[in-house]
Amino acid sequence: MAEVKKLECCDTVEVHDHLLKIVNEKMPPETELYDLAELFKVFGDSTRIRILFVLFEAEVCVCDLAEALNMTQSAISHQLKILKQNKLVKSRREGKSIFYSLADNHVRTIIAQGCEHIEEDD
Amino acid sequence: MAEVKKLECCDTVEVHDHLLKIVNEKMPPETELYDLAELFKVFGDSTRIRILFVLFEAEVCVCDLAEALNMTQSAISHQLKILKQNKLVKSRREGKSIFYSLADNHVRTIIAQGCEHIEEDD
DNA sequence: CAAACATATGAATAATTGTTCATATGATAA
DNA sequence: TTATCATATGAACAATTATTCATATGTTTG
Repeated sequence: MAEVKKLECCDTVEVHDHLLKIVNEKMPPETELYDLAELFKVFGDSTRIRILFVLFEAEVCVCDLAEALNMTQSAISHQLKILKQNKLVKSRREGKSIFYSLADNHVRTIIAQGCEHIEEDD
Repeated sequence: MAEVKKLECCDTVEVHDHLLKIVNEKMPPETELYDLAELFKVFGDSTRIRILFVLFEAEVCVCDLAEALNMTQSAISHQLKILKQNKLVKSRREGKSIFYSLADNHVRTIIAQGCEHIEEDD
């Protein structure tokens, strides 16, 4: 009489059992799930999205970003740090200025998919 | 002597000017930027990511989700509401149970791109 | 009808996070 | 070196948010 009531749910014991097995097989490990969520969190802020849209067009220094987006240099700098930590942008020093640009094309693809999704339904 | 100091930044007045023009042209409207960030915010939580990974495999009812992910029914229900509001999942009633499934394929694509990105760099 | 089941939801709490302000770092010019 | 410019960063505050708890809604069964 062990294992009692463990799978009692919605009267669908067998389906449930099968589901659990599949989930255990296909679910990525905790660390990957966490990294995934972390990555999308970075896209989940309109300031960072705006920064990325600027970088879609050109390599830009911090103060130009700040002025283009009408925000303080500090705010932009903080956000750039987050974008860089997550490898969405890279930077390059040129004299006193530091120029930022997109790190790779996943950024474009992910945002493009997001755009498609929100435009799809009215 | 009007318009003084407005574009003085990094000694790159002309580049800056050009940038501002491009940004104004290509930057999506505020509402779209906000919606985009909102959408990605939904992906930016590991509980919701885990729910989506389960739904990649099957249409599942709430209590099965709760047990598969080892969380309370209430927590899952709250997150399902957010997923549904953002049209990432849809639901269907069958008797007492409500079954959830993916709303469209953008979900798969976006998460797949995210996975590629985090796997790319070590 | 009442009881049991599956799900939804409002309020409260704890944790996370974006911006501001002040200041530090690092590079160039005088 | 000192002053100035461009950027980075730590602390603090306000705002957002995920989970829990209690309870409400809606469905089926007896």
